[in-house]
Amino acid sequence: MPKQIVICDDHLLFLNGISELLKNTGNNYCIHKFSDVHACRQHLMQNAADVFICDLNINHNDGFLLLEELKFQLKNTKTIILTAYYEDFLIQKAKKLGVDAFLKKETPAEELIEVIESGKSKEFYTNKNYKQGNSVYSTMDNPIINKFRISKQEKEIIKLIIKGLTSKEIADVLFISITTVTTHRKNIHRKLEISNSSSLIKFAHENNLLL
Amino acid sequence: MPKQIVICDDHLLFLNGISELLKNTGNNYCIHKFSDVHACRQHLMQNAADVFICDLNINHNDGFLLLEELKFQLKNTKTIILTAYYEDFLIQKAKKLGVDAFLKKETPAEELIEVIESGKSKEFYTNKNYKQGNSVYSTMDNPIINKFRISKQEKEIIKLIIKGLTSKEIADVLFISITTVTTHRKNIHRKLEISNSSSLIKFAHENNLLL
DNA sequence: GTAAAAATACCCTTTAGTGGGTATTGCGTA
DNA sequence: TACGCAATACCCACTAAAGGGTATTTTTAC
Repeated sequence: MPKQIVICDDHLLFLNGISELLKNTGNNYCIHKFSDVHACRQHLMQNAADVFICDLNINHNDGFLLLEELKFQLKNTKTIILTAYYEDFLIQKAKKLGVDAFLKKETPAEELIEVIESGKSKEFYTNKNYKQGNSVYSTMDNPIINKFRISKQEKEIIKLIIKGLTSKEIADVLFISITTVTTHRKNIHRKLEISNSSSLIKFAHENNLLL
Repeated sequence: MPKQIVICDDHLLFLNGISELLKNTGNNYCIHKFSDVHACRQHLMQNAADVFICDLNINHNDGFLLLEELKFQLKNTKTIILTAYYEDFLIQKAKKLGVDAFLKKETPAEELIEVIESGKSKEFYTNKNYKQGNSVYSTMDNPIINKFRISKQEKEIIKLIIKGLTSKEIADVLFISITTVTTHRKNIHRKLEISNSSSLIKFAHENNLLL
């Protein structure tokens, strides 16, 4: 019986690339491609999958939401997040959510296939060169952060604001209350001496706060 | 008559990805795939192509060499470099060589298709979020503006929003009513299919709309 | 161990932005 | 000249954000 593999990514170049790659491995795969999160949800609710490969930013939405609402349907599915956003807090969040693997999009093909073939296990997997805590840029080494005393969580919220998320959406992504997000926004404004999110985004761009 | 598209890339994930992507656009494309630079040269010397999509590092060789030696054969061909090496000096070199477009491999599918469909022109094109001192393409030829039909005044308002001005402040600067500003914002949102100014700023940054 | 800082979360009011309309004027152009 | 479009401007209702508090728990640092 072919291994049922579901891929969801609105980046078509990648969606097709991964799909073609897997087809040419010689393994017996039945691949279901989705660039639309709703169609993907429909499919997964009605069909069992062995492997689910998922981007985080599908249709400007959050892949985490999809993974969470399909938690029951995916309990026997190897879930793999494949994303360009290789951030510490996202990896931790994925781990908490019970995702099986978190891979960045630059992952070599062999590594991806290895992860797929390894099957469902208790171990959480992420890329070999992932260094916890001290990533490429240590958040606290950023001179801007030191100057304005922007905390880690505040920086995460700034990033999400810049991505176009509302306070409600940020609250959902970070699993915190909307009132907490509001508090953080308030504190950010006070620290940076600004009064709207457009100025915030301007500030972040000018100070390379997006790393 | 189908558009003759030649793709040369030794990275099979991408070669197949692009190929599948283009097949599924609904456009009438005849796609010729090459992972070998010699076979590709042979093909292009004997067959006219409408579009030639080329990596820079094919078989440890230089894609520029191929483009140069086939300059005569490609004089009516839209040549597109699609590469992971998105470096300033490479872009400038491509421009000088008469290449039509320089795209990085993370280019969204729509942008790639847009470039393919736009046909041979005098304008050199590179990715939307390519930031450099001197503008790569003139404002009114910006395919994004044309695609989304953003008017002159709308663009002006986008710029002011990005500077952090409120609708009231924008109204004062442009000597128009605040309700007019509101109307423009509304129309911008509709055209770009977004629903808040953070997304607008994100869009503008990604599409070099600030020139 | 304790103090500071960060993260959480709520109260409140006010202001700004969003989105559905409609409508007029003027300017190119087919 | 009639059409479309851009630019102007208003109505309405609703939602989101801003900014003033206070307060708890958790984490980090000394």
